[in-house]
Amino acid sequence: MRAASVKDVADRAGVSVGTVSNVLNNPDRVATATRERVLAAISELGFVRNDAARQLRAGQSRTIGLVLLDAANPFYAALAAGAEDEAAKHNSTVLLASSQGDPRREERYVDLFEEQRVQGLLISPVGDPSARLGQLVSRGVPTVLVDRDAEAESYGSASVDDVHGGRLAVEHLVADGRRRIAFLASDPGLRQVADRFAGARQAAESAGAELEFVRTSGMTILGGRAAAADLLRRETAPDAIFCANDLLATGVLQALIMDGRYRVPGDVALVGYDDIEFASSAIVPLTTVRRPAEEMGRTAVRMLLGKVEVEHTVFKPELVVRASSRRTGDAAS
Amino acid sequence: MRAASVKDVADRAGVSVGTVSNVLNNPDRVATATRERVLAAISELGFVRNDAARQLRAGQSRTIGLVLLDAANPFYAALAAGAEDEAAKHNSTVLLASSQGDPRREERYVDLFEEQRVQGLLISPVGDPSARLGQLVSRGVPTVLVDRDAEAESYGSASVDDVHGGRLAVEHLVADGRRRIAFLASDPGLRQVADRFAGARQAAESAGAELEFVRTSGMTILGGRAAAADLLRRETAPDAIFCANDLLATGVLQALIMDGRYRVPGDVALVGYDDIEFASSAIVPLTTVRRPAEEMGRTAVRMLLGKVEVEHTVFKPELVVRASSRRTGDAAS
DNA sequence: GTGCCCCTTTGAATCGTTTCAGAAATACGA
DNA sequence: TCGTATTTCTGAAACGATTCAAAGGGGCAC
Repeated sequence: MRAASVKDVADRAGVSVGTVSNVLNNPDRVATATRERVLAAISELGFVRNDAARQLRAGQSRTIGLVLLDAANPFYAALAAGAEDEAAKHNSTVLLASSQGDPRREERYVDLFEEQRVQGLLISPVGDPSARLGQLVSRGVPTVLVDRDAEAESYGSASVDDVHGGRLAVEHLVADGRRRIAFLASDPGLRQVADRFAGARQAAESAGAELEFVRTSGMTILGGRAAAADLLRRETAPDAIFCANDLLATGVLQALIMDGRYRVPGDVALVGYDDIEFASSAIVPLTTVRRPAEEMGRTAVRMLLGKVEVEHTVFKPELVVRASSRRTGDAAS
Repeated sequence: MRAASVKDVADRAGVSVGTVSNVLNNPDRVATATRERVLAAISELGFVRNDAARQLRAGQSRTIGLVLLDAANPFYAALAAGAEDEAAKHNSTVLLASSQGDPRREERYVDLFEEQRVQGLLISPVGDPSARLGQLVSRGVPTVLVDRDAEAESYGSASVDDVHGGRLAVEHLVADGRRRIAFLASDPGLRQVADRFAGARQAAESAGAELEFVRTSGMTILGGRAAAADLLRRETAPDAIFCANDLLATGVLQALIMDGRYRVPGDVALVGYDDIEFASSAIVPLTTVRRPAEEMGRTAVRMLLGKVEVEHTVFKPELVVRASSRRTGDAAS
């Protein structure tokens, strides 16, 4: 049994397909009696508009594609929530896809969304905005990078000044007397990572502190835990660890506590990045660099829908000091 | 400038539209020389298949809709990751939508997915599986409830035995000598909540312990924090708090620590539910009831795609004891 | 009764892809 | 050289909603 179509509804209600379509899209152009007859037929037949056909005719959908690096990272989850909320205000819908940091998966989703002729694409790209994204734009798909600055590129962007963020974190650490700082992140090639590291380096250099890049296997709790375990096997541990996001910092904290030899923040200070909701409730509440996730999502959608003129929005990050970096603070095991 | 269509490609390559379609879908039916000519035309014109047209013709998409209560809850995020992964194996794609616990938003997404003629729908419904979902099924949309038992209903389900989970948690608490237990959750009408509470009650009654249902404003960290703050204003605080999920427990922990009068687990034991990745790294590592989130996502997709015969899969939860409920454990402020 | 206007309704054309019956071209054996 | 298989290609039909020019019909003024 095939799904009911406008034709079926039209037959049942004794009207033409055009009228059915009008009931659906321009109800006030249809006489009340007719409209009711059509609506009755619709509910009797369980008619559901076929979006494919509608889109085919319309040429565009009311859907915004959002491709995230990692939907499981609360930072991105919050960003997505902001985007959904803003889109709903403009009668659009956000469909979420998580690339899990896998470029092939990312490409699959980008392809899918382009084939679906989405209203626009929001994306936090895995690597450097690929040629693929350039194509998108040149074919007229409005594209906004989130959590990534696009500079002079052809797409819009909603990002954070990560150089500044990195600087804030390390300035705070050196002000507290820390001198051997480890910077943890997965891939120095990632733009976000590179920027945060650059800022960190500026601050470290002007204070004459050491700064070492320590590579993790991923930007996750597990990645942080593993990298920290390695780090602690060395003869001398750093006296501060700055992680490129809060998930890493959470993992580092777990490793430090399991190891048991170093107190946080007594022996090792720890600073994260993002200020996800869990940061304040970690074993040792995390000092971190806050980024306005929801607001970024909202802004990106507004830019996409052309509700806003700016091409690039850059938010200022903000240092949130908590126990994990306060020398005078209450230590933990 | 209109986007290129198969027709344009066909003209450019000097073949018919049927041949272009074959290059796209049955490449081996086309002579090599021809195929290459067509591929060249495709890339010259920047042709992108129009999914709407394709679907219209095919009648169905290769997309699975997943509607979650709250994409920001790591439990659901993990479930989604499992679902995506499994779907990818079967050459399908998962599109995520977060209802944020709002029934209207949920309905919008369900409508959208039905109009898109998705391959199937996975959903953790806000309220009771509404008539709306019944319609879906009766119209032939494969539907699987996740994180929710469907019993004799007409859809499949991948769920957890939450009565058992509730029992495990409270049995553990009373075995430790706790007698005044508060159960925190948002809405007793939610099935998951009701089941966990029922299990908790069984365990409490057979041990002669008090069990009180305390209502929170939402199943989030903030909800937990607020409810706990209220609770602590009473003359006598409970000696154990069992939260319907780990987010609530995280919030409760924050409130307890900010309040400062009670030690965890010394004065108050705390048990969560889900075992999200953050549970083990909370200020006081959380005792919790583990549910196999990823596995549930995977299983649900398999059921949806008919790769598996069972109608209902019920997973067994598992108690994970950590510091937040160990009397002998290391206390925190 | 006629003409005019306005409100409703009609139905063919259109969007871009896939499918499929059959045509065309090529290969091969006798 | 012919007949038959086999491979390759063609192009019209179909999917289902929307659009829009045109037709239908009612009301009203003269």
